Amino acid sequence: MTTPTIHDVAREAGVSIKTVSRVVNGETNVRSGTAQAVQAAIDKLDYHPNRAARTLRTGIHDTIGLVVDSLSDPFFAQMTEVVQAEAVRNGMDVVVASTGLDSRRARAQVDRLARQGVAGLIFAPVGDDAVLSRWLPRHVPLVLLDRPVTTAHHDIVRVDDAAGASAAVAHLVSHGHRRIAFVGDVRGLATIHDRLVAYCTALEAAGIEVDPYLVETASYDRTTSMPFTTAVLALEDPPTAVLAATPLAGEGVVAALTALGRRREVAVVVFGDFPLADLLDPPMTVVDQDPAGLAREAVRRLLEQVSGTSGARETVVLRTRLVARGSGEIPGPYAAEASR
Amino acid sequence: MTTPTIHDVAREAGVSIKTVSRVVNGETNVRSGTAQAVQAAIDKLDYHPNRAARTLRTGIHDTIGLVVDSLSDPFFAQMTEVVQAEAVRNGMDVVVASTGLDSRRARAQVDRLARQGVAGLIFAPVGDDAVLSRWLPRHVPLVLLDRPVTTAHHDIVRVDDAAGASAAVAHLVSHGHRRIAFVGDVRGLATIHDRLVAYCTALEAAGIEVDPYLVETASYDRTTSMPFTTAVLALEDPPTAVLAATPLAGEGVVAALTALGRRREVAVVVFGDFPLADLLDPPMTVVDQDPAGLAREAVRRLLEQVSGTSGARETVVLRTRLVARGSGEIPGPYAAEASR
DNA sequence: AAACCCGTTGACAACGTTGTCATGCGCTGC
DNA sequence: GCAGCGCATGACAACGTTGTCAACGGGTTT
Repeated sequence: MTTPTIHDVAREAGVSIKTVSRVVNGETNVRSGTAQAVQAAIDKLDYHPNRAARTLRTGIHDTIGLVVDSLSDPFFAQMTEVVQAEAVRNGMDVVVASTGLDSRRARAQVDRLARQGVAGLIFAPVGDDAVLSRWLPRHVPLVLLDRPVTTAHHDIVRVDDAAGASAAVAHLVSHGHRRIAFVGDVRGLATIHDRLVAYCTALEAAGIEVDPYLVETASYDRTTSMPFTTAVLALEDPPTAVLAATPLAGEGVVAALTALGRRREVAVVVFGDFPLADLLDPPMTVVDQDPAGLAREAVRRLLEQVSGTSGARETVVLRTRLVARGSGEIPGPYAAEASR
Repeated sequence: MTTPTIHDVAREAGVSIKTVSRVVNGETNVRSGTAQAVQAAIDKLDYHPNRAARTLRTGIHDTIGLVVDSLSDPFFAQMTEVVQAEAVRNGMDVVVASTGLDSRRARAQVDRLARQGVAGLIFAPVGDDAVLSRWLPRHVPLVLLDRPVTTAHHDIVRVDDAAGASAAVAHLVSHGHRRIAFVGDVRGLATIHDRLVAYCTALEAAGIEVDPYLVETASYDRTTSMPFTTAVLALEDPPTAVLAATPLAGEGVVAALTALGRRREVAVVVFGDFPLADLLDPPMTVVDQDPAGLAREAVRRLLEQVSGTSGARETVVLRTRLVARGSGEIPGPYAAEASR
């Protein structure tokens, strides 16, 4: 009735609990005869070691904590899926938490998980770098996901935001655009800031001056990116292309273009792939961030830390991939020149 | 250096460990003076009880297991988000697992979590009812999410699939449609089957005969629903509207209509809301399943089971909500009659 | 034949916590 | 003034596991 313990197995097999323990943990110094008898008892009783007892005794945990912005964000949802799959492959479980991009909530969740006993944490950091690095736990393995914290020395797994944004700008320029708007929210996250800087650099590299009127740095979602897009398109010398720093910001761009009936006139590239991107009209050209790759690398690094294999801290930077689907290939006024 | 235990607190406060335990657990029979002293020691040392030890001693777990199809599915992702939030509100954590709609994987994950010690499980069941009811754990609190298992007697939290599908059909009929196609995958999940049955019933209630040529029951995603839609629209007497049983099936419908350039001619209603539904052209009319409500109810029922408050098993059926956005309001050939 | 060694096995303590029970103290009521 | 009672507190065992160390037995070496 009650779940069997190591004692029950020992009694059943006629050996001591220690011997059962040895068999369960695959220690070699057990005679194969006894090992078989023990295994038979284990199977018969359907015995499974008690995790709490084992954790208490050994201090070893088999749970990974994952703290992300929101599970409703497909980017993080997909990473969560992959982190979970990778964890299970390594005999671990994943407990999730979300921050809603609130740095205080983030801290509460990270502290809670770190305290409650996890083998390690994967965390998409939120908030001021200096503050973050002060409270980030140091006694528990930690991998920072997607966003770097410059002042901390932890493992970091992220994508090359600058290269991705550069590629997007270059792509638009190569299709004949020189008036390219930028829409995003630079205030909070360093990654978005990086994308903006790369946008500027790439423009200048193409011999195009950055026009501050075309840059919106406070658009988190469509509630602001939509009016901005509408307004900027009404300028005397409007942009012919837009780079959206995130899918959320991109929504507003698309919504504005839809409302103006200009979806097929203005080129759009969105940083970050999203579901149904290919069913929009035109299908959206995006910079894919490879969330699955990020998740895999994060788990790999974390398990290396946990097992002590890892030497120094490491920063893994994955490459982005520009996925041309249509919206980014709408030709601009200098298309003829550019294609030469 | 090492994390403080109850012994450290006891020494610091000059009391026995039992008294510290009493304070920590909020027992009343402690003189307020000693309680304060203990609390001071706790604060000073930043003591937090060891979960593993507590679980070992009491057998009480503070983790909820959540097993869903996939976290990449926005429906489940949103439910996961809400389950997690509700769990934290009640001092619990959530460990996630996904099945990929594979019943063996589902069983493995559920068994694993049930065995490893969770306070309870929330599970979106997959597979044959009879088989499921045979292995579903009975010694651990369990709430079935989104899909019923008729042969089991567990708590169930789901939406009224039949009513939702009926409403969708009635909506289309009221906009002048009589040739309405159905696209979905009935083979696996009972919910989809319910939607099909309700589709048939609703048509007959409107005096419309069900045309088997308009019904596709093996389309899980766009790889089959797209060709079906293309084919069915090429019939002599084609449908003027489509009911997609899921967002995934709906993708193929939209893709097909896009390819044919007939997005604004054929009415579409999708069972289940999805991100960007309102940015498609036309915006998609959907039957919203209230994932947040489902998640909240599931956690509520589970916690009732855990605390023993719950009496009999209960089935909670939430109402769906038809969200008219455009695609479902494209008028059909009998629009004039219908609007009278 | 005695000494030794190695491989197998078991007794026991310990991890940090809470339940059980006993102890001690100050009161109340006779 | 003494039995008795209630309340605060503590000593100790137990939850199920693994690390430490000792014991045992059979074979090899001297």
